[in-house]
Amino acid sequence: MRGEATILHADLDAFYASVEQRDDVRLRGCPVIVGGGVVLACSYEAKACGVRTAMNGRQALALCPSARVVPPRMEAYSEASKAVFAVFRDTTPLVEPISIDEAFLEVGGLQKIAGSPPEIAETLRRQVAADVGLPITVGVARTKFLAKVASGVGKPDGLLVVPPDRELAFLHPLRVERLWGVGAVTAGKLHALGVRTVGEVAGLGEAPLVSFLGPAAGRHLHALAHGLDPRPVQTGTHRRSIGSQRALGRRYRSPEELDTILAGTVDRLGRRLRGSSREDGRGRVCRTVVLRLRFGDFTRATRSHTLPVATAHTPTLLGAARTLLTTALPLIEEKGVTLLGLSLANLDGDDAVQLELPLDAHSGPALDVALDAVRSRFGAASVNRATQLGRDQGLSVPLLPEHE
DNA sequence: TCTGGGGTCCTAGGACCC
DNA sequence: TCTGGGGTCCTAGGACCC
Repeated sequence: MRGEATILHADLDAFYASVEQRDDVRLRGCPVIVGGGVVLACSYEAKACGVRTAMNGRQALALCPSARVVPPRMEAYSEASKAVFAVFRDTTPLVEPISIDEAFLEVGGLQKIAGSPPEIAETLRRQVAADVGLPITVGVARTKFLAKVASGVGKPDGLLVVPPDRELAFLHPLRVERLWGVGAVTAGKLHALGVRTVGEVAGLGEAPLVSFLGPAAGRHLHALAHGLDPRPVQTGTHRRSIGSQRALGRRYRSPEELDTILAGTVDRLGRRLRGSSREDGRGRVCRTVVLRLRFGDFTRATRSHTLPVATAHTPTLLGAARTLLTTALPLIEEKGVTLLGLSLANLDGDDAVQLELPLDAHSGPALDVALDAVRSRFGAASVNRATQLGRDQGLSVPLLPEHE
């Protein structure tokens, strides 16, 4: 009556570290740490010593002195990810990527062709092992949330099915930290209420959760704790922002040096933006530029600016980024900056605007001058000539984003 | 132990308009 | 002159995820 378990959550185990162990036989069976200053990923042998992702490198080595530390090879991981996703898409067209190493797959309706969802999941695991040589864990359940929890519990190299009639029995004994959206802060708040398991969250009722955690988080958690999660597997979701950041260390950076770093960042992001495309083939554009800073005292700040029109024009983006940096300079002087990042957000927001230009439609050269001014002001590479006369002799001018 | 780099979503307050 | 609600947009910060 609650539907069948047809959603798979497929999650590669210790992804970066597994790629390293696959590519170098000497690392197999050894504790492996990927990354230097900070642990980007660690093998299960290292996890057994207490090493965790995002842990400081020195601390990790203190816990696990025999660990082999290797530098990250992002291209190898990207390559492996593509191969794994090819297996996913070979299994079903309904694939929702979550990150470089995990995805949801909807496999309902494939019964006659490919077997039951647990059979499909086992085939998928074998196929990834055979094609790519990596261990992967798959959770199978009726909802995305339960499938994700199942893969987490089933790790490593496992398959865990949650039958619809066993959902709450599976879910309620788990610790609250297993709930998607419960991190350190929320877990702390729940612990303060004496709540440690998912079952206790379910027993709390929605109203107290909403008052402690806010409306969105409260309702979300209440639903998850009762096994309710109506979100379907979605394909074709687009990134809503792109960003890049650089850790600068603690030494002093002059405004000129920061400007150089900023310009390099804008240039890279502009290229990425123009290199990506929407489903209709048009280039992507952004409207909001966000400057991210971290200071010597580990506090953070963001400064953002929303452009009047979306663009992918590097000089326009750089101009906005420079203005933001200038406004933040007093804070930087005071505290010292240790990280500088930039995000381009509001992707594919309104990318065309209608401007009313008080011109005589027949004033040819004057119109061109005005359109040039509009073009340079907004950084729009393509300005459509007026399409129709508006009232009061205003001209309607749609501005289109830059196309490469 | 002084902490990476890439993202998502939510909240709250202020400006502004009707 | 004072008073109001509702809606949208923008900015800044925070929590969380991998």
